[in-house]
Amino acid sequence: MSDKAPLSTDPYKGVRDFYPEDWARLQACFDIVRKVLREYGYEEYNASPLERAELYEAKTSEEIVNDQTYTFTDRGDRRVTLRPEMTPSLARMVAAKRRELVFPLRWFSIGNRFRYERMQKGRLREFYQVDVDIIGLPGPAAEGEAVVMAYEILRAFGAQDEDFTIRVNSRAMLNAATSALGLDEEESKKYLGLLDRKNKMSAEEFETARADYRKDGVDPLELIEKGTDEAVQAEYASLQNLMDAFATRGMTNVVFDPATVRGFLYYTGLVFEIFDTNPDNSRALFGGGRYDGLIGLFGGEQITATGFAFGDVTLLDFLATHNLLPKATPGAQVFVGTPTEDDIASAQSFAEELRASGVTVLVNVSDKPLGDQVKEAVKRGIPYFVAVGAEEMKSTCFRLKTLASSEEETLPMAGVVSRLRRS
RNA sequence: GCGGCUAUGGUGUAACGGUUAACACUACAGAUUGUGGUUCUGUCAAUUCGGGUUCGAUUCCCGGUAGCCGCCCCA
Repeated sequence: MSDKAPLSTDPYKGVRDFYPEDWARLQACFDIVRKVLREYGYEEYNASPLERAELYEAKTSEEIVNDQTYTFTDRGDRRVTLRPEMTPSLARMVAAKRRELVFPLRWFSIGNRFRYERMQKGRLREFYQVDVDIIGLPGPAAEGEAVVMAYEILRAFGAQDEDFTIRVNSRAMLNAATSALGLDEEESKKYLGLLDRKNKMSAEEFETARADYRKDGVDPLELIEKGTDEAVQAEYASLQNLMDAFATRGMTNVVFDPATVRGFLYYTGLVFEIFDTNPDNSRALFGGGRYDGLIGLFGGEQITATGFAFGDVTLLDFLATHNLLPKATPGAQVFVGTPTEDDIASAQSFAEELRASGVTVLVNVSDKPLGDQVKEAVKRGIPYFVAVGAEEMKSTCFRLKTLASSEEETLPMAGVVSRLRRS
């Protein structure tokens, strides 16, 4: 050890390093997400993680901006925030080109987000998130599609309906109920907060707390259940129609949950969250809903929007719990060994031929014995091994070894290519 | 922001307040010369940091730092 303490190898607090294996796994997950979304006509967009701080101050509560963002002043005295979420950037981009974009927009984005907050399970200061939005499509069509997309993404990973639950609720319905009872804005907000905590309280605690909001003997939830108010009933019927459509579509895991309210900020219609049915994984996997008021903040006419998002940490937890992690190999598909150093040239040209067919290849460059080369391939996690030397070049037949199973196949060049392409 | 728990090689663990900090795995080097994961040998490598109590601290106390778990919050 030297006199000076060596530099720490730890990453900055709350962020992660992605070694090739980790990154390959994450990218494999995103590949699945991209494939599903593109099949439905969604287009990928991106923006810088740096945004003007005012972008968030316009929309979000002050506490969140002050306490939970990375905000600093740049050399030009501009206040800059590392994006804590994508939606304001999206709203900004859409508002900027509202005259030329073709609505409805189906857009998604995958990238990192930053939140300066206390870490705990499933929550880090930098995480990756997928945001999916439908812009400019009013009514239940967009709300239904958002839920379906979330569902299809999880299904694409191989999840079954019993692995997760989609909890839906309607902010429009709740709002109708609170205003029917004459609750003022402050009371309504508190009531939603109470609903949000409902699942964390005992039944008695909830009963006691809700009593404060009863008018004429009913609180908003009870008003919804009674079905006596026309405006509330209209929203209830709309939510019920959506749920019927999900059922018709064969989705068996959608439930109405009055405790799903998604914060108190900008949601205006349907809200939904997806939870793992495994109780060990208690955080929401996906969350979203309709937020019609946001894009209008940039001036001009209002544009309706519905969207959802999910983070990499909770998704990976879910996939690991249900043994659904996609297989990912960070390195090459095949290791080409050389019996002697003289064979390296022919091994290289063999490799070039494979690469021309889209196979990823690593060629031995050491003079170590073939046995050690096989060892190296295994350690690198490369699934296939093939030795190329004078013998193979003469016969044009190659012994392709599957390292996991020790099976060997003797194949001509074309056979090697088609074998590796399938893998 | 508040509270609880934890901190030993790269990883996982061990060590009545006592002398050379133990074990396993990994990594690296070698022993089997065109085909590995077996075996064997060797090597590298740790008490989070700063104070205090003590003849003596990995062990006890205080503080910092970091991590884990709750609460708050969750855009």
